[in-house]
Amino acid sequence: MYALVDVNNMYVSCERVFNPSLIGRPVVVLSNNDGACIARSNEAKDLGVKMAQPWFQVRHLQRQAGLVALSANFELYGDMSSRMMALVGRHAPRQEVYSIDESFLDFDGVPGDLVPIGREMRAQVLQWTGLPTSVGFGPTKTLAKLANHVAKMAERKPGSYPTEFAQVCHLGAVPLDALRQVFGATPVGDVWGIGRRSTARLNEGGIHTVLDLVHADAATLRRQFSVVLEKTVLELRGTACLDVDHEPAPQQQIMCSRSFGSPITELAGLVEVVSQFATRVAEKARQQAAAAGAVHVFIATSPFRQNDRQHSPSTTWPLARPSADTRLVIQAAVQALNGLYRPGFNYVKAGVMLMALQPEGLQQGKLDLFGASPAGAQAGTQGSTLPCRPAPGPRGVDGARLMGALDALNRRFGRGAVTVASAAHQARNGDHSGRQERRSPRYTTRLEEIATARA
DNA sequence: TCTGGGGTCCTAGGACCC
DNA sequence: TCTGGGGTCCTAGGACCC
Repeated sequence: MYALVDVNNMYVSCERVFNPSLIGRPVVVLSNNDGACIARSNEAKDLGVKMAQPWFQVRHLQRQAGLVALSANFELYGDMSSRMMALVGRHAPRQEVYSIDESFLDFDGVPGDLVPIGREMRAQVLQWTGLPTSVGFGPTKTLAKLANHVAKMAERKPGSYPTEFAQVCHLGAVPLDALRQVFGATPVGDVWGIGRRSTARLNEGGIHTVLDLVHADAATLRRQFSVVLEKTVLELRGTACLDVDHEPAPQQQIMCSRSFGSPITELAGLVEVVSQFATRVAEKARQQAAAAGAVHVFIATSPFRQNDRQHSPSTTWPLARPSADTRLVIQAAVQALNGLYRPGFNYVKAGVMLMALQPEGLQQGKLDLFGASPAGAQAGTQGSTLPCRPAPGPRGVDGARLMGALDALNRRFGRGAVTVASAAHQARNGDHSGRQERRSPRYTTRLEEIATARA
C-alpha cells in the first residue's frame, strides 16, 4: 500500500508558521519579479485567484478583499521541506521525495490499519513543523494521489466528498460502492497525469469522470493517446505500474531561467543575464558533483506582447569535454547566445540548461586533443598538456581548485560575492534580477534573519 | 505597464550503419 | 534501366508535473 503526504498550500503554510497573522486571510505567494501567483491559501482560491495568474490581474483584491501577497522565499520553503520530509520518512520502510511538498511512502509489509498511522503522522508534522498536511492511501501511486486529493477537498469543501475522508483518506479500504461514488464525483482532469490537453480530448470522447475513465478500453486509449494514459487507467483500476522510487537517479539536466523585470533588446544585456544563469547552473552542477557535456541556451520574446515581432530561438553548444567550470560554461553559453541573438526584438526571458550530465571525474582520460580549451576555440594556442596532470583552465589556472575556492568564498560571504567578470555587470548597468519586494525573512537558514520572540 | 521556474518522460522522424 | 531493409541512436517537440 502506498501513501502520498502533501503539505496544504505549501508556500503559504510556510509563511504562516512564522507569521500567524496570515492565518485565515487570503494570501498568495508571487513568482520572480512579483509577476504571478504561484501559491494560494484556501481563502485566496475562494476569491477566484488561479494558479500562475498574473499579479496585476488580482492586485485590486488587496483593497477589495484584504488579499496579502508575498514574494517567494525559496530558501525558507526548501528548509521547511527537508524537515517535513525527514519526519514523514520515519513512518514507512521506503520513501520517495516527489516534490518540495510531496512524498510517496511505501507501506509494503506494514501490518494493521494505516489510517491511524496517517493521522499520527499528520499530527506529528503539524506539531513539529507547523505545516498542515493531507494524507492519501491507495494500492497504487495514482490511487494514493487521488486519495490525497479527496482528503484535501473533503476538508476544504464539505459536501464534495464524505467528511470522514477529510485530512486522511484510504481508498484501498473503502467498500466498492463508496469507491464508485468517489470516482463518479471526480472529474478526469483531477487525476495525476491527465492534463489540460488530454482532459479536453477525453471530454470530447464522452469521458468526463474517473468512473467513465476506468470503464474505457485501455488498449484503445493507448492507441489514441499514449502508454502514459494507459498506465494511469490501469493504476486507477488497482494494477500498480509505478513503484516508489527511493533512490532517484541523478538529474539529467540543470536549468536556470527567468523572465526579466523589463525587456532587453541589446546583445550586451543578454550576455550579462546569460552569464549569470550560466554561473548559477555551473554552481548547481558542482554541488551535485556533476559535469555537463553540453550547454543549451534559449532567449524568448513575450507572446503576451501581441504587437511585438516574436523570436524565441534556442540552441545547444557542446563542451569539448564534460565540465562544471563556470568559465567554460559561460563561454559556451555566450557563444550559443551570439548565434541566437537578432537585433530589434524585445526579449523578456532567457535560460541556460546543462545537458548530458555525468558524474564528475567519470570523464574518459584526462587528456584530449585540444587540452582544456573551450569547444576547441583556442586549440593550439596553449601548447601541449602534460600527461597525468589536471589540464589547466582557460588562463592556465587549475580549474577545479579555482572553482572550489570560488564556491567556498560564496558559501561564506553569500552567493555572488565572487564571480566571473562577465556576469558581474549588474550593479553598473541596471538590475535584471527582478523585484522581490515582499519577501519574508529566511527565518531558518540565516542567523541574521532568525525569528525574534517578543514578550 | 505588469503574465513562473525547474524538471521528467514519451514519441516521431531523421541520420547513420551495415 | 534497375536503386534495400532493418536496426540503432539522436534530437526536437509535446504533454505533463509541482
